[in-house]
Amino acid sequence: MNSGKILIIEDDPAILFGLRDNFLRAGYEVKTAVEGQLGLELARTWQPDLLLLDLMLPGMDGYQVCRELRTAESDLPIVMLTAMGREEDVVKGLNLGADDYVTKPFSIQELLARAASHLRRRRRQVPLITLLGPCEVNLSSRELRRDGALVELTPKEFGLLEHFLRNPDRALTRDQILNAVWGLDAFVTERSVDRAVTLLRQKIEENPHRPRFIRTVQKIGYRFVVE
Amino acid sequence: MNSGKILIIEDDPAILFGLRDNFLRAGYEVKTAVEGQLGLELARTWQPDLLLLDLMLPGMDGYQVCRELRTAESDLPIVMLTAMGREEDVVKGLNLGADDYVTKPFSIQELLARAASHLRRRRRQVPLITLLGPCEVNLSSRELRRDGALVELTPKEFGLLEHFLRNPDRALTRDQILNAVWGLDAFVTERSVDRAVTLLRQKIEENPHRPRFIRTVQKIGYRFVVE
DNA sequence: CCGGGCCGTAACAAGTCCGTAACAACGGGG
DNA sequence: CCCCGTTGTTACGGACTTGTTACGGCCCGG
Repeated sequence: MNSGKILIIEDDPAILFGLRDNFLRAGYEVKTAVEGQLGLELARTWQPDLLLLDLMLPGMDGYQVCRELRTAESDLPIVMLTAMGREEDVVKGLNLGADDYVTKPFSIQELLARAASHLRRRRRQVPLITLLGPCEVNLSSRELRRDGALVELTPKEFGLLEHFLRNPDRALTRDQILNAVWGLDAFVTERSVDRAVTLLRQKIEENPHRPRFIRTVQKIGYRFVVE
Repeated sequence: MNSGKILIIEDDPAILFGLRDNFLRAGYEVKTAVEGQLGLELARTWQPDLLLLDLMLPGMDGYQVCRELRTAESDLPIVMLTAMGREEDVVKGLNLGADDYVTKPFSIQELLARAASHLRRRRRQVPLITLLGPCEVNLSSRELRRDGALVELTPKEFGLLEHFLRNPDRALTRDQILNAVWGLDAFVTERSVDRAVTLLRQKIEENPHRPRFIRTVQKIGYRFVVE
């Protein structure tokens, strides 16, 4: 069974529902939007793993959504849904940072295959076992070993560490971290992130006072460096 | 050969024809207007890629044209043509949303270069990694490297650098910089911009006394040039 | 050659942000 | 029902950042 969060932005209800049903049946989480502005909002807050994006939308069109996401430095894979014979649109979209496209009418099987491929490629970027100085993080068993010895991490601590591992070398705002690790509907202070970071540093840093992996980015948030 | 649509609004026929001929020869499409109202009309209907705008016009003057375009959310690049020694006019125009200016009498070569630069800028988006002489700026990780070594930037310094990178080759007033980097509700002196610029120059310029990237524009503000 | 505006910059002052400790709230399991 | 682990909030101190003021240099015009 597959897993992953798929966001679909498409204004034609027939296509939208068809896609949603098929992806749900294939084991994905799905959210949908019928116009660009709301879709963009969802892409930012829900942090999906893949975006299926119709180019022709009322209001903010697909190109703009694409551009906004890429200027916001999102690396979310984007698959465009385009009408046949609009190759110049495809070129434009790819130049704006989209990853792939399918032309309508498309085979749902093919689209599922493409989606799985993008998700796989993305997941492979994060190795299941990562070495951090004296520590070894295993994402599949959710274990942390330090000099070979098991160190207990709380769920929040491990979630935070995982998010850092998936987003290395990026300055992450507290808000982004909250949305990704705590979830959208978490009504907590941004200071909670600081606290969690302090706790995590105690366990993975050799000198929590002078952190090597979790660096503070003043006024922004934190940056995870593997170096 | 260049391409693009240039609209020129200028009431002095000598200057107008000179500009038109030069831009036509350089490969642009050109339309002209000798007063504001008609010019504005053309800007809306013809949708040019660049506007050369004289500030002193009969009837609706250049400021009004500027304001009208910007309140209509147009992002048309505007280069003002101004008389020498009227720097306060320039500041006013830039604050109203103009992108750049040249003072009469101006070198046609310089104006052509500026025009090309503005047309180019419209198309490309800001890369996540930018090279500045010996420095490398990474907007994603918010890091600055100089000859490969990390250089620490304070939040304000990095914010300023980012704004410069996003607005290269433009004369920026202190007011614009304050609004963009400090925020609209910042109650600080314009001299704070100078101080921040000095600090930033120390870190990115090879010779802060003779800056290469952050140029001072007397009585106006600063201009960021990429070689 | 003098004077005035403008900007670079040093020194000081004030303000802001973050690490961390202490405490409170919450919830699951025995 | 209580205990304990986890997580969130608040408070405080210290370090760093940033704004202001002041002074001096430079360029220009008279």
